[in-house]
Amino acid sequence: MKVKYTLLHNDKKARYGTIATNYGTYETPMFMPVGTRATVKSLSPEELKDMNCGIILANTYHLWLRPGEDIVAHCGGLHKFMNWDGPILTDCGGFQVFSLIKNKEKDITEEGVHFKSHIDGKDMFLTPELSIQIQNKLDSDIAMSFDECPPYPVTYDYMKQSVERTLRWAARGKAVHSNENQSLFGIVQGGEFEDLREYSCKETVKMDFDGYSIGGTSVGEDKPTMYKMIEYGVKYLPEDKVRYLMGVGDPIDILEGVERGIDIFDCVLPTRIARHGQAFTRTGKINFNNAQYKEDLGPVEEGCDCYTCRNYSRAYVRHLITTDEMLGGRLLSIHNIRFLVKLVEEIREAIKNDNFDEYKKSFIEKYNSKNK
RNA sequence: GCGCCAUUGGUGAAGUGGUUAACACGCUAGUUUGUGGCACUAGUAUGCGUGAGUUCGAUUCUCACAUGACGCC
Repeated sequence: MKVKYTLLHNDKKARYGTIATNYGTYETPMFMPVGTRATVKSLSPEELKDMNCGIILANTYHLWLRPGEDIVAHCGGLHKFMNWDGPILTDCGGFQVFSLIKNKEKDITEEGVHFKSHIDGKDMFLTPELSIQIQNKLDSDIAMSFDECPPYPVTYDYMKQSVERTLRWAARGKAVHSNENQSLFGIVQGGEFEDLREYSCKETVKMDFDGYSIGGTSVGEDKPTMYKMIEYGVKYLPEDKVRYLMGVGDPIDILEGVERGIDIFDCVLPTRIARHGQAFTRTGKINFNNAQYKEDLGPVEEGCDCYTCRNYSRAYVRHLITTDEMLGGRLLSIHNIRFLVKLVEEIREAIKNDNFDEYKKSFIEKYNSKNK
């Protein structure tokens, strides 16, 4: 089936709704953990379920290179392959490919993108059609259109022709998309330029995708600029389709996104900072490399319901992190993902109760209380 | 007892008669946003075993002493 979004309640622009998928119906706003190579690093599907995760992400570029989409198809598709019976969204690979190109004038062509494999340096060529075909074979529930994700800043003229090319790529991808059980999302680009965001948004919506995402954020711009990009991008999206902000965010960015009408988020932050020893808490991010936790008998976060906080002390987690033990990154990944999932659970309640503004304000106040 | 070599931060060590004693680990902080790579950035010895001497200037040269390794009696 194609995903179906239902708007149930809104508090100003903030939306509470549901998204129905092949693997059940989930409430939004929602946070999706990132499982690039068909695994949310260090965590099992059972653990993700325990944290009340909905959709998870996998990546077209990485799975194309290893093990290859045919192997995944041979193993029965992504769900069977990784033993995950929840919905999966595959990113198109654009973001990865654009970090691998050398020369944007030469390597990005109308046809597709030339780049070198990060594994063996082999010349690769990814096109909008190929990205969609790979995603069809991976058999994710939601595929993303192949887009260009320009860095920040680029000139207006560059962004304009990039937006137009991304629109042509979206149409080409849609034309070859053939998996009836898979939805296809369009991506709005346009950088910080209001008129280009508007143009990108309206033209993408004309193609009638199953959902829409805001791309091109968190690429080096400052926060106020990022929030503007979200506003410009969301403005012309239809009410009855889900809105996905790609690659964002930290707790505050999620709140800022929801306030502007975003429904789903994904971000590597909770798992990446976990592997580097850091944890989200209500009073800000804490770093377990810091000596102050050496003898701390308390949980990672007081009052947290996650597996880590129910069973382990800060002193133990710090020991695991400073000795580079695998379990340390695992325990903090569990906590950090649960933290963001809990955050969106609370956000949903706040929207339902029409007090999102108040919730956001008090959350941010507390979160920033320790950091300066 | 004699000979020989060594002694530099928390650790392993590089180095020079003359501005801020290399590097690595550790330690102390910070960074991370559709994960190419999982790491990156910054700080961390007012001092070179102790004492004396030579010198404009010694961690570097000389002497004595201490400590340690090795060899010989």
